[in-house]
Amino acid sequence: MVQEETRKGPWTEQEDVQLVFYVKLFGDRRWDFIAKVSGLKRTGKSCRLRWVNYLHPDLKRGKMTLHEERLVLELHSKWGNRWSRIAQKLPGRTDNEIKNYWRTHMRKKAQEKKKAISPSSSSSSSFSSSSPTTEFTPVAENNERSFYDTGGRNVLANNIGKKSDFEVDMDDIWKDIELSEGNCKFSSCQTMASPIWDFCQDPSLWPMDKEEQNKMVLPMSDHFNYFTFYNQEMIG
DNA sequence: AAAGCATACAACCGCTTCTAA
DNA sequence: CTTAGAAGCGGTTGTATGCTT
Repeated sequence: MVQEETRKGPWTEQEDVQLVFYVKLFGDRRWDFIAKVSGLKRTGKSCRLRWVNYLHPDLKRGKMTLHEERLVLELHSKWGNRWSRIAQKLPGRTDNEIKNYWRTHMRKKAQEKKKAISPSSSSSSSFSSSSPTTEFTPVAENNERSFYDTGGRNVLANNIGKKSDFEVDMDDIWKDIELSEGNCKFSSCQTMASPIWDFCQDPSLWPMDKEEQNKMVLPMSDHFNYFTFYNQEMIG
């Protein structure tokens, strides 16, 4: 398909609002369609990512709680870099967020531990982003769906009953966390909903005024009747 | 106060998997 | 059954912000 010119880079607030609007109309599945129909010069892929990682109403924001940290550690030790799977166990957190978090916090932490334990083994790097072959099998236990799981392919985990090296360090890490637990004020780790969503949730904002409509890139007038109809059909 | 470095997070890319025609 | 397009995942990169020297 020839798309005139797709925008890249950071999303503007206006784009966010626009995307939320169309996702509300059409649901969070048909991303290419949404991308086209919304008038956003973004790919469906980009729209999905933005929604999943930033705009989804169930998203938590703010720091990971101790509990979440633990969970990430534990699940990563089980499943390796199956971020989406791990994210399913942390409501309100995205795979991207967990992935980032892991890279910055946990991996560093674990590497330090590793170093402390075996300073001689310079570059065994057994820990670094465990490859699929060293991962654990996810027990096929849950039918849960994470909020960001828009119903895509089922993740079939490869069932290899092997322990990752990382697990060896788990006890140490737990201890570490235990120690630091006293320092973490849970109240300060509170989360908040996506700000854009707050904005968009407010029904008073949906009937946009003229100025707002003009700001929108989308050809509102052309599609609006259809959308209104569609909206009623779909959302009820 | 400024430069350099580290960290956190958003977004993109390429590949895999799923699904519908 | 085959295949093309859509959707999802994991890895990687870019950028903004905070911290240290």
